[in-house]
Amino acid sequence: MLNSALDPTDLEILRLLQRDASLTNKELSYKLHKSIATIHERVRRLKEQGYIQRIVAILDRKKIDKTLIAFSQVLLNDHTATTLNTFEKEVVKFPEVMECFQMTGTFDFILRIATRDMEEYHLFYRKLATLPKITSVQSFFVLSETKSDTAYPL
Amino acid sequence: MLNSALDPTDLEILRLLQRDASLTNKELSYKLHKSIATIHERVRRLKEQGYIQRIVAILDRKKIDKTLIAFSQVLLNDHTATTLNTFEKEVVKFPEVMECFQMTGTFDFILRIATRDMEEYHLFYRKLATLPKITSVQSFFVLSETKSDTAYPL
DNA sequence: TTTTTTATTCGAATAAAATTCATTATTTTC
DNA sequence: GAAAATAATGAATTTTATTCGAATAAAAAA
Repeated sequence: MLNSALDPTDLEILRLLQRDASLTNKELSYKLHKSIATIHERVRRLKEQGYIQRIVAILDRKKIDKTLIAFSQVLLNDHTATTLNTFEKEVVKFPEVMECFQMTGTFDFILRIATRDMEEYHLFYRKLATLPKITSVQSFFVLSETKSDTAYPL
Repeated sequence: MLNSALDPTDLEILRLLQRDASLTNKELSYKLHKSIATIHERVRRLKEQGYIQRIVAILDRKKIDKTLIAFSQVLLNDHTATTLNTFEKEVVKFPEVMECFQMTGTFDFILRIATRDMEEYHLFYRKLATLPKITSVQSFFVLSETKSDTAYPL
């Protein structure tokens, strides 16, 4: 592997580690029929080359009291660089904001918000609404989680 | 700790492992001023009690050719248990669907879709639209990612 | 409070895993 | 095809995880 270009072994490693990054090199070596040292070198390279960004613990949000998930659609007054940059710079500071995407279509940003309950969401909403140049914020709340996956199909 | 109820040590462990689960017990023990064995026991318990659901590798989606992220808002014909269950059962089978939430408000489900490009999204969209009892699918596309976090504030 | 029981922490010993390295095999380049 | 570069391997070493008994702290019972 000169540079980049993933072979079937790399892809299988990525598939497996996306599901369970606590697999040992030995376990991976069984599954992939390669030596432990080879697996070690492959994983090292996948990290070095940036395919694997990081290894994280996924928590049960209900156990840590993040019961309420909301999607907030934000519309801004205008789309000058200053307005967009200011909004982005400010919105990422809110700990309630898990994700923020600028979007095509009928609104400018979509935020995924995690709070304990509606009261806490309301407090967040009031903070958000006072940011400059905000035209509107529409909130939608998660009733139930059908699927929630961090692993991309490969 | 008889059962549940997280103390400051547990919370700090969860905070750190949400950011970087490749931290060793030794590194955690430095940061938290506890022995390695204590850290080991705490982490074991946090997993056993389900606070830590799993350890996963987060990939750089652009490097694995998932350039296009879409949010698809789905409206169903009706909300009988059968209609809802059938939709949920079918939609989770699509590999393009990273997340699916049932929502309050003007639509029934929001999906987060990861594809290589618009062509692949279009193919997905046509598959999705043929599921039974679907009234409408509205698609919004991510222009830029301002924040994307799996770690909850604790 | 005092005693008893239970849970937690700790350091040391052991087991397992990660990492390094010299060698061999394989692929690529010319 | 030969030389050079890249990748794979097993063994040795280093580091980490895991276990365990004793000490300590905390909680429950008397």
